[in-house]
Amino acid sequence: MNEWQVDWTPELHRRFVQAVEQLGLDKAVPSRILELMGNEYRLTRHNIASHLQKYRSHRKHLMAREAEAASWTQKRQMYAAAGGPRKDAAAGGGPWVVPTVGFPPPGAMPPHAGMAHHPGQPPPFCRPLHVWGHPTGVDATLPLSPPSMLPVWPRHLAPPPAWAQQPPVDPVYWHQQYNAARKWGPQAVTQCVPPPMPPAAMMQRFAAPPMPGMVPHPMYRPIPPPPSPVPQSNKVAGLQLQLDAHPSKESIDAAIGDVLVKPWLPLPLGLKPPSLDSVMSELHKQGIPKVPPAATTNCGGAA
DNA sequence: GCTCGTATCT
DNA sequence: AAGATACGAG
Repeated sequence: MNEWQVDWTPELHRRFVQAVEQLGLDKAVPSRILELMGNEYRLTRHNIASHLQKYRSHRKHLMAREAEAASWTQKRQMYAAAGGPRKDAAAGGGPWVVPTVGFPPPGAMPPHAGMAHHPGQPPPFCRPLHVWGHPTGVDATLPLSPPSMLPVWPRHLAPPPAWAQQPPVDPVYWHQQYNAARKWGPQAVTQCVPPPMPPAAMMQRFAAPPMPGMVPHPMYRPIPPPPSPVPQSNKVAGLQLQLDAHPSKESIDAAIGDVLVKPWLPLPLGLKPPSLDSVMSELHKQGIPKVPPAATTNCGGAA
């Protein structure tokens, strides 16, 4: 990075966000932000303007995704309230009667309680990530633990594994998080098997279920699906695919985000739970050679 | 000629 | 992909 190029360190960014919030999003213009931030960083109005552009753009994306996630949640809840999957659904179930795989009926268990994983083993879902640190407001973090001081993963190192993101740091760089999320790659779309995680981190991370009604960021960004239709052996699924013709990347992301938030609801079409094989091999990698049968029955393995 | 927002470039 | 620069509008 050139010496005359601004390095937007987390601290600097935090100050920036602070100023923006202080002004209000609509009144936050470069000159005013610059005023509030003072001259100690030797920033120009152009620097601020450039950063503000990025900031707005990322925020916009975020909100679009949240909106979609919310709509997904709504649809899935309607579907769940209607009684879940029905064999005679085609008669009048509507488009949300879709094939789902492997989750217990809604209400059969409290969130996360029946995920059939042993204590100390990760349930096969992953946690939304965090983007564009915000001291307050929409970028609030998950309630898993205090959002306070956690180390920022050094920018020059490889992105941290998802488990190391812990409760997201504030402020964080979008690119760090984006990269980390993207690391999960296409498999995240269909498998959602978390990367290896040390037991201690695991225990802390999954100690508390997400707060009901809390909508964490669906900040989870898998690689876009291949141009060809998602392979689907199921005919009903194929029908649904036609209805949904070409779901946007945002839709897919939102759907995933929603599933991650409410894993106890049926999976929407196109999302598959991790295969038994992948779960087993993942566990094996973590040094857990064999899982009792009971632990696998709810994995929805037949993908 | 300035500020702002957006597009484009490096 | 982050940050700089160009450019048109007000």
